[in-house]
Amino acid sequence: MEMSKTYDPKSFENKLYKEWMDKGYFKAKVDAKKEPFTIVIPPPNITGQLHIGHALNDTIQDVIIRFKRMQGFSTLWLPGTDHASIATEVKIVEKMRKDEGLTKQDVGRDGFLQRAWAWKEQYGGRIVEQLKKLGASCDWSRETFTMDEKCSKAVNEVFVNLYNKGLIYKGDRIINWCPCCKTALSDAEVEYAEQDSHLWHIRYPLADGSGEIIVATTRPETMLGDTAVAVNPEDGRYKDMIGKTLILPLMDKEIPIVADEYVEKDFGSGAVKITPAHDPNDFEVGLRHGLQVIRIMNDDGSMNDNAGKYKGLDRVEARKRLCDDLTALGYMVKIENYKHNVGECYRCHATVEPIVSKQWFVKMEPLAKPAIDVVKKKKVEFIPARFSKVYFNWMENIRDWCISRQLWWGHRIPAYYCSDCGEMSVSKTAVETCPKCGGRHMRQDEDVLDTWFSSALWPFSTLGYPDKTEDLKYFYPNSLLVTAYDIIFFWVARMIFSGLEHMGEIPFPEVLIHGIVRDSQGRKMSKSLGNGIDPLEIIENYGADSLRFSIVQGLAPGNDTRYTDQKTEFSRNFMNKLWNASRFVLLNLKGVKLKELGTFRLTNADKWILSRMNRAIKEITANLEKYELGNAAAKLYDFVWTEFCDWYIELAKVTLYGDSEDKKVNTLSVLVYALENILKLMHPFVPFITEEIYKNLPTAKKSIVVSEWPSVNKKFNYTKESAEFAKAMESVKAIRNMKAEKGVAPSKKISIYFIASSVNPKDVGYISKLASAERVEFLESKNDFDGNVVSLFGDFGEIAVPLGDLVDTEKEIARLTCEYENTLKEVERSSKMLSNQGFVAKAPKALIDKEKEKLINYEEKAKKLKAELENLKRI
RNA sequence: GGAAGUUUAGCUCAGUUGGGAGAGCAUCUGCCUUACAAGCAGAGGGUCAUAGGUUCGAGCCCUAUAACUUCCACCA
Repeated sequence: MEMSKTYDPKSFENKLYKEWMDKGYFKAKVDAKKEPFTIVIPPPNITGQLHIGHALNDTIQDVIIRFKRMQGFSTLWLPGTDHASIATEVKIVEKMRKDEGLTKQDVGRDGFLQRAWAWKEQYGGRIVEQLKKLGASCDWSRETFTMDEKCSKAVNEVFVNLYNKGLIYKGDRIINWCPCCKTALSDAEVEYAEQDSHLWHIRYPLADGSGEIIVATTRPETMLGDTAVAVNPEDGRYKDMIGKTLILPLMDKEIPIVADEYVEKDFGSGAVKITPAHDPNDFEVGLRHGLQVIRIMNDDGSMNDNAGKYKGLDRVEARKRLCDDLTALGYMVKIENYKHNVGECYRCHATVEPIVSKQWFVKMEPLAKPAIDVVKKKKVEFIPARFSKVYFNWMENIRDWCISRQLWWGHRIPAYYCSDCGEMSVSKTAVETCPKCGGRHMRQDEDVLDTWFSSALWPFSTLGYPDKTEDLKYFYPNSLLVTAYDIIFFWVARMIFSGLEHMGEIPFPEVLIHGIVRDSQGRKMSKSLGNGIDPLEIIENYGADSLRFSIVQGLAPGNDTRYTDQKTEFSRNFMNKLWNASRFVLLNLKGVKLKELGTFRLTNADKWILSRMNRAIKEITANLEKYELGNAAAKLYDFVWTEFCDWYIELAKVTLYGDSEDKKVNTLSVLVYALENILKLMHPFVPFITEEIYKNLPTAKKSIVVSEWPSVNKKFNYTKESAEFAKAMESVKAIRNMKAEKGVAPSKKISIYFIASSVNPKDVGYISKLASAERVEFLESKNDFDGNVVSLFGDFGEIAVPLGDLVDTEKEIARLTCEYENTLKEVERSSKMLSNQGFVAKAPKALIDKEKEKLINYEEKAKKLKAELENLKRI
């Protein structure tokens, strides 16, 4: 096939993905002879479009899964999408309002769900298609949606099991209520933001008229539901008042003064108004003192019947009116400016109200314990390890998990109530007859479950749980989970305890945590800043491979990464480089029958690149095993560009453009061997371009996707020859440098003389070509020259270059003097080190030997420089 | 209030059990050398945040400090 002159990803990316799908390369097989390697994708929301965060997360997973696939594991990367209860419901409501002018209430539950499913059918697949553009090698035959039949079955199974064990209960608790979404939220779904507000100081007179207590509050409107004022039992100011009653202003109602340790003596006035229905701490105090719980707010955030004259007002309006009234009646002592954190709904950012409400909860303590244990015992490891601290901090202070949501889109809670006798039955299947009274009037709980309830089961619900399927047996536990640090609580923690509870086994032994993608200035990407990056646009302009490689650039586990256009361009250039290097090899290959390595004599250049190849394979494999993608990518870049392209291909031209057909074939055989390994090493990172090139190799098998990962060939560890060849390379660099300094055109043919050099004369052809020297000779001494010579010193020994008039003796003396002084400094440093008793006694032997060798070389170099200087000065 | 991370070249970042500071971009110089100008060759540029400590030896380990970032908790 003819390769175009520049890299053009559009011409092959889509085509190749389709080919891979048709051939079924991503399809996982249960194969007892192979070890499984499983990753389940963090399911993106069906509401979402592929953003740069997904691109990061999914690129990492794809690199790892492709690497493992090539290593011979039976790999499964299981894809899917999440129904995202709140996010989706908000979206559908919005769409209904805009398109049809209808509300949820207008269309009813069935009408709403019908629209939601239709929406899911239409848009739910968007992100999946975008993942394919990225090159994700997911097994699409196992694609799962969290509300699929099998997942719903798992959800019901788990709910009923937990309920029967007493780990799920229904009760009145303080929960976070979003008056905008009109649903309860779990603690994890509340975000705190600092807001400028006030601290209102209000006077509560004692009922017997003997005095008053001043309380401070940030939410004055809740006083309508106050049922006590609490003070610290040790507080001298209030000791005598404990047990007395106060008049609750505006409500003209008596409430008691109670003593509770929870109150800090030193904060504010030392007295706290207690509103059990609207504050989690107050709720606890209320329980301890048997206080009445009075809700004063409706679900939409307006005041209810208990709010007296404020009934019907919105909470914000009520606060304003109530404060005015307090001031007018003389109850307001003062109003201070006050900054404090206010909880917001993580979806709509409305201020959440802590409200007492009947909800379903998961009892966390018994579940958290074993989940903490497995991480402590390193059965589940976080990479990097520091994230286990974040995990412990959360798990050890965990509160019960509120799982019911007053929404329609999601898994409906499998609890059924008898309208006749009020009995509640929890069941995996629909209950039609009341088990208690035999009544036939059953209705299912109206609420749905928290989205994360089903996500928590993802590692096994996707594999068929509760059925004991082949997949479940083979692919559970999963091998690895890859996710950003921001959902450790939401998801990772819950998967761990769920796996342990329902499967009796950890869900995965390793959790690879990555950061988030920031903009070029290090800011979080957000809609309001408009600094988001659209990965699809990058794919369109630069290709998926460039995007993938730029994402992996400088990526370290757990760290945030920045996106810059330069990175993408840099990656695209690298793709172009690989493309052209391959083109060079393939163009020279026409009609050539390659030889097996080992059947012919290798040149020093061949041995050098083969040694380097071995090193690259070893290190890159090691990096990938440790999920150090950034390091692996950097090594690939360096090996491919510098060592293979800049050096070896240039070296190869010596024989390729020479007259020996035989040697030409030898070189091409080495080139192809190296290129094939390079393509394989790069394939996990940049799957498209590597496949496109690979298909053209004469040694290619059916597809690089299912080819074998390169391994180190011990026969190619030519340590000695490599070191020797490095000297020849060193001399080339020295000559090029000299030419640049002296203003000699790089292409200018010159003569060079190696003086008493240890460089192998066999390498002369290479030196001659790369340094553009028409004449290269080896001399025993430099007596043959009389001036007008530039002398170069290095590991290669000494090189003399006669440059005639271009040599300015004065400048040469200055240059060599400088070099001489630097060399003396090195001699001094090295001998000082070697005369240090501590170093000689304690440093590893290899290091000492290396240092000794260096010292000898430096001394040798200094000697030569000195001689040359004396020689020059004599002239 | 508690915890974590970051601080290395002008910019973005690597630096793998401690053993002479690296890459890309940017800058400067010279090249269209028959794979590639999305390129080639060369050059300059760093008190590794600060102060102590451990060690023969510290960018790396320990302690303190500063700045920035993030997470958790939340005192009404």
